[in-house]
Amino acid sequence: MAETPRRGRPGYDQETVLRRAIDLFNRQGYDATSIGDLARELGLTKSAIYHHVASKEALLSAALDEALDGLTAAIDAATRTTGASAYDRLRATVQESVRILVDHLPAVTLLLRVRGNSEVELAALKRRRVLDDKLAGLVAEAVDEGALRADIPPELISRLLFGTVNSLVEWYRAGGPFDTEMVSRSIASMAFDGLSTTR
Amino acid sequence: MAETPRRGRPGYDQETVLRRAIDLFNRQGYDATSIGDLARELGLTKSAIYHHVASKEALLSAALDEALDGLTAAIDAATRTTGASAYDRLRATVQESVRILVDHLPAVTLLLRVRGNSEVELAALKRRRVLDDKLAGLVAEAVDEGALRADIPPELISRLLFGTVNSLVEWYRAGGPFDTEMVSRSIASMAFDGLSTTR
DNA sequence: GTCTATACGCGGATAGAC
DNA sequence: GTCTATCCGCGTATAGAC
Repeated sequence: MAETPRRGRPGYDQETVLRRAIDLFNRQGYDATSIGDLARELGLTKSAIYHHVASKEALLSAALDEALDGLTAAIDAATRTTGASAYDRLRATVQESVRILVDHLPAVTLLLRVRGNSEVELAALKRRRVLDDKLAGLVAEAVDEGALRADIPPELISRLLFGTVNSLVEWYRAGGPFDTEMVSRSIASMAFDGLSTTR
Repeated sequence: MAETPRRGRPGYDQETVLRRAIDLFNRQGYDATSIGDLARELGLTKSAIYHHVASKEALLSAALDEALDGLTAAIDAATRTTGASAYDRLRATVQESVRILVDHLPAVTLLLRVRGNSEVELAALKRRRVLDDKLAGLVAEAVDEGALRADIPPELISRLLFGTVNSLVEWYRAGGPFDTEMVSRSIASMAFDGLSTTR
């Protein structure tokens, strides 16, 4: 009784419009992308878009929420695991972050490019900072534990570690030569164990 | 006989206009920054800007050239060192890249955010790809040499390594808690030796 | 749900006076 | 070298017909 293939003209559901919009925002940059560009991408006129979405900024807001919700869930899950050492929780968080980032690559890419040019962007940056602080706390714990080297300040370790993870959005593409597991293992392995064959 | 402090009103020299423009582009994003914004930043009117610079895009072009010239010089220098192992040259290249990146932080930041939305941007991306390829070649050499682990594909190593370096532009600020040497040493040390105290 | 037509402001850039 | 005034196209968004 459900799933009746909707009668009438095709039309786009909001989910599809959002996906296409995010892709376009990422290819050209959010500010450089006009509603007209999106309309062309969908084969519609500028005005017809407004039957699917309230505004260009609403699309951005939905995308940023998707990314932030995913990252928040991942970090909270990996962080809250009890019984494990801070080092193990940190390593798990790194790998889980990579998975989320890859799973929601377009949305996360958009998030990481936000500059704070509007209320929507400022709110996203604020949520992001909370996550960064949690991660920094976890790194500090691992250093205190003696599991991470103490000759690099914990704050710097945290920046480098998650800078490395985040830099994935600059080049990773689904369907490319590297699958998620390989990338998440390689990142953790480079960062924690190092690339050199000798030490 | 030289250096006569120019008579008349202050006026801005092109170098200053460029520096302020790059800063603004980085704070707000290039596309989100209007000539009017730049004018306000300089305390001028929109039209007065055009006495200092040909167009908004010319400012972008100058900035991208600055970044690319610096990076090209750094990579060529560190790459061409003969007599050293590929591993040593790679490690030197990483550290030298960090120095250039920090030295020309605003220009490099702009470069790394370019999406290819115009001829100027496409040309910059092309020059950048040449550099990326050189770096990838150096990494491949170091792997062949046996100095870098072979369980991660060289292409992936290269992406991760220079992704880490490039991610600096997202947070590094001159005058902050970490100086250039500390950051460049820490990055190389994390990437090559690893963060763990044990292995 | 999509169209054509249109409002309206801001974007980059120019002309010409001072 | 900077100003005021202005051009003109494109941006987001809306009105109203089909």
